[in-house]
Amino acid sequence: MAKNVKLLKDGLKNEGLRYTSQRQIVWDEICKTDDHLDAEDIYFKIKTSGQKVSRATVYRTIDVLVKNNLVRKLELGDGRNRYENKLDSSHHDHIVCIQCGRIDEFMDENIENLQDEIAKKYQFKIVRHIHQLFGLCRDCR
Amino acid sequence: MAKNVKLLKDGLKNEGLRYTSQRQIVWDEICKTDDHLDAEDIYFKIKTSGQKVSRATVYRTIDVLVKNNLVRKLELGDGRNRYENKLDSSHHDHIVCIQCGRIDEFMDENIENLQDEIAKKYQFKIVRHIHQLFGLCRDCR
DNA sequence: TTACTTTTGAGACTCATTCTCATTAAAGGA
DNA sequence: TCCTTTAATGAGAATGAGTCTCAAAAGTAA
Repeated sequence: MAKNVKLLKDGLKNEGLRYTSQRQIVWDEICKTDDHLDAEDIYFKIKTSGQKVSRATVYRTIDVLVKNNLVRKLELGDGRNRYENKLDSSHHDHIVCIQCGRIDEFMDENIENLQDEIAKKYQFKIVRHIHQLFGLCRDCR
Repeated sequence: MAKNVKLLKDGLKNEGLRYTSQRQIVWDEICKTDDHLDAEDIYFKIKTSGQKVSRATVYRTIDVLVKNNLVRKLELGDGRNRYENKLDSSHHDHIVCIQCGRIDEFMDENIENLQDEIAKKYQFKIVRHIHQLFGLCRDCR
């Protein structure tokens, strides 16, 4: 977990932000799992573990982590955002089961390249993209 | 505009729903433009034009239109959904300027095919997808 | 026209997220 | 270590898109 402390401290320093115990607690919680948690999940897990960080700080810290590229925000369009740590996962997109909520990750080099071509064609400078496939997984179809 | 009346009546009949003036007004408003309007835009345009449909009915009607495949819902992850009529546009995805809000439409057969392959690989039966590129358009970069 | 059922409108409500502001605590210098 | 400055935090209020409720209005079929 020392790795995570350094990652956070460096990220905060880069932005001229202070290192606080609350920020460490939130970042640790997000690092503990590869699940896709929402803010309330994170808040509640911290609370349950006996530590305390306010809901507002959980939200604020998540923003900081997302801006510093430590966390990826997932917008699935169901009214609540999910978050995943970017510790050792490379870029990927998501394929989501609309029945059971299962989320798998996929990555396709060809699609990435085609996206670049589209950006060129429309003269956009792309900064991020969302690519999500929704359907029924093998257990739900 | 007679075409739009028939489309709506047929769609409603298929679902066993009633044809009402409010539903026609909302549908007409969405057909008037190729812009990507949110529910409040639609509500306000109707109000400004001197007609009256309640906010609740605007939302309810949009749902009906989306379910009947007359309108496509666009989730850009900024907390409010946009809608576009599917009158004469075929399937496409969106490339969005994060500075000025400009929204262009793109379609790439190869990407569509690659998506199908991914679905097969993960054994998902896809029912819809979201593919959005966010960046700076030629006027904002 | 009646009888029945769906739809509508107004406003209350929900719920994720953001904001406010008084209090607390980093960080850097003396 | 002790100040001073300034950012961060907590508690709860506020926001805002969207949904729900229920009485009144309006389609629909006979």
